[in-house]
Amino acid sequence: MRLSTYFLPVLKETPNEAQIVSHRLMLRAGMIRQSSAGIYSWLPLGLRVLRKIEGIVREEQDRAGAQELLMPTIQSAELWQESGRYDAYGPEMLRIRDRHDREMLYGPTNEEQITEIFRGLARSYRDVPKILYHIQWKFRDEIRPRFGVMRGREFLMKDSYSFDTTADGARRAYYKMFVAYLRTFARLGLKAIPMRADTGPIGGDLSHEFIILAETGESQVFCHKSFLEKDPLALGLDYAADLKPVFDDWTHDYAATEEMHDAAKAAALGDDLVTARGIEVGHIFYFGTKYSKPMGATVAGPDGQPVTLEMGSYGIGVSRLVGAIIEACHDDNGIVWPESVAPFKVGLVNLKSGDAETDGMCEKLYAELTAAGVEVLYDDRDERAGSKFATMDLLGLPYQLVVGPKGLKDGVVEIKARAGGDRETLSPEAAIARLTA
RNA sequence: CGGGGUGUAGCUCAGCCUGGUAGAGCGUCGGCUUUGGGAGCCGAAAGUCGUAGGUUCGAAUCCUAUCACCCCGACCA
Repeated sequence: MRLSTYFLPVLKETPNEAQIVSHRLMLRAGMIRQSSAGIYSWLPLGLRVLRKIEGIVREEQDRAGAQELLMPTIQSAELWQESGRYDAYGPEMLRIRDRHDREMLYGPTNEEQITEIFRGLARSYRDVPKILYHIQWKFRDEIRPRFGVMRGREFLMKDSYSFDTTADGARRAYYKMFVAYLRTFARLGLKAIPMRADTGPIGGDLSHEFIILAETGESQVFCHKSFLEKDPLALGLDYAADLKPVFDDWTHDYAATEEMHDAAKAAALGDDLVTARGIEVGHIFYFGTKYSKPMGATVAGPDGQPVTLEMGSYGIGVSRLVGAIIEACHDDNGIVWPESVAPFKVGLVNLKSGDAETDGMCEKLYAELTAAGVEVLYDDRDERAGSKFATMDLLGLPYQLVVGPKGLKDGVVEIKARAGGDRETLSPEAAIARLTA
């Protein structure tokens, strides 16, 4: 992509309404535009990141055996009356009437919807276990939206739902999602810590929040320092195996949010206690028959008798993650994207647009890298070098490939790693080899 | 919802107290000179001062209402 033609409205100054760093940087980097309180448009650069995150979330769900479908954003009130949540949910749910005066709602979550689908189409115990998920926009009319996309009213969520006929089966599904979440957040470049959670209005008796540590996090969290050294990607990947040992390994050390905090247990850790700020990016629940029972979601058991389904639900805040990643990955000059979610891998900086030799080398590098499948944002604008460096640092692409007349005189270009700032001077051929490696 | 705050040019803000018909910097557009960490000079475009009433000869400025947005609290992916 050429910056001269890209719709990337970069701001030099920080808009007044943005208070936290991720919101400021997203606005300055031209990723989003606010539409109204807690509702945002995603501009091209922001959308690229959102899609990358979505892709990783999807891959890990699929790998764990979950199957993607897509449910509507607009739901009928009837289902929610069946589960009893239509009244319980309160004003946070956006209620709508259609032209026939039928009560509808914009879905804040989809337990009822998926339960309706499953009860209507699954007949036998042979139809389980299943984990179904979708990645869909939600609307919750939050009392106070804030922090940009971190707590929007409209947000993109990955929500999975598991169906089993036994509590044991449901726990196996829970463990699968637990492991999938560990892997997902690790791939996103985040240190996510599972913490025992309150089940809240969704209900149930087993629940974990996945919290990432960031100085600007919303809530106080406490955990054993062992979590900081664990690497989920080092785990084996056998979802058919018994995952309870993995679950136990990740839950036996102390980790809690403020609400679930046990001061005595924490104090017992002594120097091993880490106190930090955290952002909730995922939440998983095992809630048994909370919805299946009132909604009559059963399948025939081996003996022909109906069995009420055991369910769980598993959410990841996809759009929140864009902000959360920035909270965890930035410096004074701007965003520092983990490579897995960066909107482009390489920022090609032409230090002297209009200079035939520099232009020529940039075009060559741009063409060859692009042909090799590397995503390149080429700053071909007629701007001063300082301005281009500042823009690239703000955008936070992992590598800056800097091409200028001084270097070309010696036949070299420069690669700067955004994280850490290491610079390396090398030949154009070596640079291509390095960036396509 | 309770408490606090802000709405003036694309962005950041001044002007309001002490009414007299709108300014700066950045950005944008044009020109010249520059060119390895947000350049300099010259010129230009751009605002029914959130909206609606009211007071007044006259309102960005005073009064009333209303809307929007932001911050602190309870809630959440």
